Amino acid sequence: MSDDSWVPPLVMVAVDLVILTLRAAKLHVLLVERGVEPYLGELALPGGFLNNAEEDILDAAHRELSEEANLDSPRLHLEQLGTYGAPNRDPRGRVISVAYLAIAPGLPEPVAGTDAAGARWEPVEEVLSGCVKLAFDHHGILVDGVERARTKLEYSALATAFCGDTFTIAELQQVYEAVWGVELDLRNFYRKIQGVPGFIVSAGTDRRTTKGRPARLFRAGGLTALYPPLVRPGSSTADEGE
Amino acid sequence: MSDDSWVPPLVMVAVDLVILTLRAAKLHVLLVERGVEPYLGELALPGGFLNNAEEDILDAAHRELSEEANLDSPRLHLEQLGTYGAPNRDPRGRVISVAYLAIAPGLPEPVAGTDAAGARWEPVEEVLSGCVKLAFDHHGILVDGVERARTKLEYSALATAFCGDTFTIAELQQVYEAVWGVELDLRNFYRKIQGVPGFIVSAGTDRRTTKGRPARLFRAGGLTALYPPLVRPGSSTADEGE
DNA sequence: CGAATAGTGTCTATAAGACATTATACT
DNA sequence: AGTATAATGTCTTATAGACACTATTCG
Repeated sequence: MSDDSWVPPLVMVAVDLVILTLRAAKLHVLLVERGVEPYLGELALPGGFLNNAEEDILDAAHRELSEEANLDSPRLHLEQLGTYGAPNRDPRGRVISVAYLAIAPGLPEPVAGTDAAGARWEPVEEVLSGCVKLAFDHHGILVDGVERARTKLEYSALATAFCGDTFTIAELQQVYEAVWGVELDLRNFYRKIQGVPGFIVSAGTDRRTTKGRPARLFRAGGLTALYPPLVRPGSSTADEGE
Repeated sequence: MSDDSWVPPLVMVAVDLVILTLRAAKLHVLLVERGVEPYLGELALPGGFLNNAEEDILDAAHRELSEEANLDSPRLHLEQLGTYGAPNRDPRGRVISVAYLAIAPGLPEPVAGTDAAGARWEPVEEVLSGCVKLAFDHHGILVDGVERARTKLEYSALATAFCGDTFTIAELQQVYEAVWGVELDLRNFYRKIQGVPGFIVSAGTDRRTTKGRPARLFRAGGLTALYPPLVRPGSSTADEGE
């Protein structure tokens, strides 16, 4: 079975990014129009191969984030999602892709200065529902990425990664509502959020608008794990009765 | 930057397994003594390279599970843990390792008929504390695997994967206590477990012992996600005050 | 002072934590 | 009957869900 002259197969390693953000109170994902074969002209997650045999995978993810999305804030949330390695997922040969999940605060308008032909924010709903098709197995990767984000919102302070440096409690609530696709009670949300010490800390200032009472501004506290968690409603779906 | 003649670097892909089980009410991990360089003679997680360029990664994990641990029950829990790809993690060259977490029910005594020199169950505590050293970056992989198991016990029915086909509630409690390293109140545990419909279903029979009242036997229900979750005590560690 | 937006308080139901007793089988 | 192990019940406390009012700013 094991032969002295045997050598393991060599494969290409890609990094793909699920970059989520909030735009107009809806969850969006960054997609690029492919400029090369295969799937030329089709939509895909941003990503690419390792640059060289010495590049660390996480470094490659950061590099792609910078090259393809023009996003390179060191405070950007970036975590490994999973590795996708079906033998025929790429017609160019054996490619395994390490997927990362990135969360970005709502950005100005366009995603300029990118490497890929065209990069754009697409509502996640459009892609999950199948109205917008993705190249490779990227649909499955996106599904996993969105599910990860939904889950991590419950047990971690990930929601603040969707917000700018400072944000109001109402904005934070919009994050939860958009990612989970539910409506939350404003008063219970205030109580809950402020009951978790270290989740958000006051920024001291207010945000004034043309009308109405100014909203207090907060910034993310150092807390990463949320105890007790913020349980997503409607999860009580029992699988079987008895 | 992108040149027409450029080709991505080729790397070797390994699969490593964190196989956890319960032995004598303590959490154990399966380790093998390496029979080849590098790290010859040292302890490591079971694993190996992809067999050929057409082998699926998950299939490779199952194959290693069978070859190195003699475990191949199709009902065995096996899930991807993460991918470890630091450039210098393996002296043989660029190797990225896809780690899987496997949960096995308490097995008879030895892990016989294995491919590796010697395979044995080691208490997780011994390894996490550093008393037992592992080759490569396997210590970190084990840490992640144990943490994953601890977390999934809270929100999923993973605990039943540590048990045999049928089990008592007391045995299930031992799983939680061993993996979390805490003591749980027996009465609250009974109430909680039986309050989640579909988590465990009665197997009809009892388990008789020499002394005392027989315990009712259960088997795993179809449920995978636990709602509400079983929160691990002592998690309320606030990061900062104000 | 009215409109618009921000923030808080109360009541109720459900779940968690602490704790003592009853139940069944065997010798 | 005694012992050993299995299982259940109650009280208290905390947290979640439903719901209505007060507060601040601006024109």
